[in-house]
Amino acid sequence: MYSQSEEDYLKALYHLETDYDSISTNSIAGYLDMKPSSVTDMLKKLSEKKFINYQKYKGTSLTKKGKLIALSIVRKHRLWETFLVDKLGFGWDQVHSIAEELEHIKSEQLIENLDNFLGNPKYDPHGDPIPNKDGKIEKMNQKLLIELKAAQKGIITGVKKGTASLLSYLDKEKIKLGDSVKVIEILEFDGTFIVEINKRKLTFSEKICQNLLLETND
Amino acid sequence: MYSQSEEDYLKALYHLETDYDSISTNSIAGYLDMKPSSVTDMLKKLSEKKFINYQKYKGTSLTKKGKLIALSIVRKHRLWETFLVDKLGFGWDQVHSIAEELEHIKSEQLIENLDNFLGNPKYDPHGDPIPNKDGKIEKMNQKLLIELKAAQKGIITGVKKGTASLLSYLDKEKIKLGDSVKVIEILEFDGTFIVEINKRKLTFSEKICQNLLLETND
DNA sequence: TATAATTTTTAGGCTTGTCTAAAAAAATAT
DNA sequence: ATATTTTTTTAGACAAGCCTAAAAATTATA
Repeated sequence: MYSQSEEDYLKALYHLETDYDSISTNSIAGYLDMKPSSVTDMLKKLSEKKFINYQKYKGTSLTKKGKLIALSIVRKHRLWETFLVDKLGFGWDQVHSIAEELEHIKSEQLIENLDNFLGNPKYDPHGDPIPNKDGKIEKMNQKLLIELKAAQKGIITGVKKGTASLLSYLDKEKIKLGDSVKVIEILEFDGTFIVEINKRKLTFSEKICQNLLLETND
Repeated sequence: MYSQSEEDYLKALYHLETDYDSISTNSIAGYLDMKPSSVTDMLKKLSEKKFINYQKYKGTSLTKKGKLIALSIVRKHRLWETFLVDKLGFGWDQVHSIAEELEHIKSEQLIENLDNFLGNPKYDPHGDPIPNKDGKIEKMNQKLLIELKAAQKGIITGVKKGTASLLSYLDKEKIKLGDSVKVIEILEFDGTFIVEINKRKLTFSEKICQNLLLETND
């Protein structure tokens, strides 16, 4: 078994490896709100256990073993978030820190039963894919709306960090995470996007498009 | 906030105080599977925080503050057990150790929402009463069936430790926790009990009666 | 009631996971 | 190519929570 702390590091490493580019000692420390020296200590330990490839000053990457553990934590986190929103009536923005605790509960059986109870969901309330038992996870091509060309489409999965106010706007427009978006036209003179969501045509400013995250399948 | 370890000790103290007689350093150590010296360390700490009354060599008792914390842990434990059995399909004998982990999840809101989701249950799957938010818990008069006299009645709340096989027998007889039992007659020459459960008359040997726990209201 | 046995506490040590301060290595700039 | 800055690692400290071994207090026994 692995300590809660080890699990936190492995999950952080996974996110930094897949969602961000950088996986330096400093970026890990930033992500986990810790000092770089603490990170170095833990990297040594994880390396000894063969969860990561680590050579000092040279960088880090997850081994297959480490990645599987990380994915199992991500799975637990996302299933618990789904439970909290779908069954307990929490808002999708209230569940992260609770799931952060729940994800460390150890029983395998618990997670299998929870998965079934929830109807084997494929996505969590934020639109992120839930890895399966074997660590398989749908490849997401996370893109910003602004990167799409006319006629391309995607599924809304979130907004960029620090743009929570955008969400209330979307809410007002009755647009939810998981909604499908298709680009109809991009106006040349100011970059405004004309998109179709739920069979409605909408106009998005460039600024909105720069902050709206989509999952695409190309 | 209190550490997980502190919560474990307070809960142990609560159980030892209410369900058992003894609350000595040794009995706490036995209950928690720890060494007495470790217990002394923690008792000092809990005493400083005013969760217990403790004077060395003289004994221990929970303060009001400490008891409230203990009851909130018991509440969480029993609500989670109810969830695991009622919603996730676990057997009542499989849930203790999982609930032991879940009970330490911190969010108050989580527990309120869980309580509502479960329909505000009064008893957990073992028949133990669930304390309310304010730490109020139904006073149980836990008795063994063998202690009852003719015409008295109670509700089946469990079996004594180490008699799990009795449960499969009860199961076969379609008797569940929560069922009402009324003593019809006690045969004098061998102590056999004739009881009524679910409008059916049944015969229980003395041995069964020594191991069947009931909640009574006298 | 004096001695023996038991219980409880103390003293000191260990591990985990964090920290600060300083040293070493790598990256960047002149 | 050297100097400066930044990043990373090392060294040593500390708190929490456990342990063992020994001492002290209490309880039981002869």
